[in-house]
Amino acid sequence: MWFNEKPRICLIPLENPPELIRFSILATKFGRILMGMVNAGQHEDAICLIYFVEKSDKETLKELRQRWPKSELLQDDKSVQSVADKLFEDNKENNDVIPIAILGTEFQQSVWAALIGLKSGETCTYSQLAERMGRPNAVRAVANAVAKNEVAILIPCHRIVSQNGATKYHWGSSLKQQLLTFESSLAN
DNA sequence: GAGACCAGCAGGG
DNA sequence: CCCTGCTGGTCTC
Repeated sequence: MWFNEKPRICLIPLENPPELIRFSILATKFGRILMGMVNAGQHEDAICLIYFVEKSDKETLKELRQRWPKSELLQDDKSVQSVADKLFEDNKENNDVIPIAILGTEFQQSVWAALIGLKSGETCTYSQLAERMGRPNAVRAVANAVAKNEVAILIPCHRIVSQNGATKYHWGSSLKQQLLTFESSLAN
């Protein structure tokens, strides 16, 4: 349901790194992902990270520990899988709220919020995103913040293309292309 | 507070 | 293609 035209994504700012992250590695149509959840406010299962597994599970878990050194990490296949099942099911009718917990400065949060405002399948350039935020000169800063996004797919940084046509993507340009192709195939 | 770092961009050769 | 200047938030001293 994440690809619905207007997914009801709710961004929950975190003040500090979470004490406990429950995580699991699971399969999706785009490959294996590592997904983590935290308790945030009234949401028990707020998604705080989605990484693609590029090399091995072991490498990805190492990344997880490096990125979140202050958080206790607990493997919890069952509850993570049940959240992921809803998220990735091919059901446009399901429009439940998707809570996402994020840790970042105000500026970064506003960039991520702007990304979520993009429609499924719609792309835009870094400068267009900066303009949309009312900060037309802060292009490089926007790019910086986009790169710090922890929640692949749900915070759709794959919908950003650079003006010169290059399709760089943290998780590889072929994955970016797959995501965009999938999204535009749903538009009809 | 200084200086380096960036998934940008436009312009010039 | 490569180089340059401009830009602004964040991180590390």
